[in-house]
Amino acid sequence: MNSNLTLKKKLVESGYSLTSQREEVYTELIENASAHMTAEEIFIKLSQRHLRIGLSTVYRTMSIFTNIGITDKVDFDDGMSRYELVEDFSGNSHRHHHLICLGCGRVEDAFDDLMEDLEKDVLEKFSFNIIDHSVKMYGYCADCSKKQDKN
Amino acid sequence: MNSNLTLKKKLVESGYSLTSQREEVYTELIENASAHMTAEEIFIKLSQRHLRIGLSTVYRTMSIFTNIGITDKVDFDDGMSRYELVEDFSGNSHRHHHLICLGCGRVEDAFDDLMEDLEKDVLEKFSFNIIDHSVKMYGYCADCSKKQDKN
DNA sequence: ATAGAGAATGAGATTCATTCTCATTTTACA
DNA sequence: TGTAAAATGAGAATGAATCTCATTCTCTAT
Repeated sequence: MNSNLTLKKKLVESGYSLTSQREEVYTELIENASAHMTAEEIFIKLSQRHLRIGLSTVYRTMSIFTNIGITDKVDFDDGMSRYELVEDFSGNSHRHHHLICLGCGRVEDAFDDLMEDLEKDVLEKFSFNIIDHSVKMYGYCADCSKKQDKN
Repeated sequence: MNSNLTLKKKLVESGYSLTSQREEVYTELIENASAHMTAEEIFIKLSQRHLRIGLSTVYRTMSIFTNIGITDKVDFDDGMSRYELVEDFSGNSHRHHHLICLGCGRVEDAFDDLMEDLEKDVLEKFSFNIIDHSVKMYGYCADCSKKQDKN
């Protein structure tokens, strides 16, 4: 399949090989693309499918994937690291912004259009050249906002 | 002193009392206002001053301070939580943005002026009401940018 | 295709930040 | 001032993530 060719290319050009375990983890990420899974969740899902993999290997794989730009490591302050696929890992893709609902805990992904202005501003005021950024917004999603209004 | 009156007020109105330990921690935060200290760093600094305090108490205190809005808990991806004083914890103060230098590791604090546009945008597109946000910018500070240019 | 070198795996041990427990001390208020 | 409730601190416990090392797999040169 096409996407696994891209995976292999990306791994090989960074000096890694495409093993069955790395392929399984990648497939799991694709099939749960909006899930922000933890290493342990990936491990459990693969085990349920009777795919033999060790938890250490999942952690190692996520570390490699993140280092070579296949995934982003994200943190929603619940004590575990989570991972999401980088949208288009051949080019310079934008990192997601996360809208974290304080009501129901759901996490929505949002893209950033206005960040460019902010980056220019930071460069001017601080002489700081931004390479990447992580933006988390805490608030109330549409559903929870409605529920709040009723009370 | 004036600021400790504010500390007491804030604690009492949330149902806590002002103990000597909480006062010591607060003083330490004031004196290292730009330091983004970990609980353990606070513990060590206080111990060096021969102020008797337990590490658990520091953790508990930071948890309370953060819950009632005296401090913000910040995370620079080094495996430890760090804390910074909220600028003006009687009013609605802006949270800091952090400029994290990938070269030297230094962390600068920046305020947000342009975030309001971004918040409006998120409200329109996602019906998501933002209460708070956390923004981390990774890049190169003025010094490290210069060094890079030379190479 | 095959051998051999180096990379990858996995089970379990280890680490380390943080939280919990509970006996003791301190604080607030009647 | 006495007492109930809150806070403290030493050490135990927790749990995510990393490390170890013997075994297995992958890739390349022949």
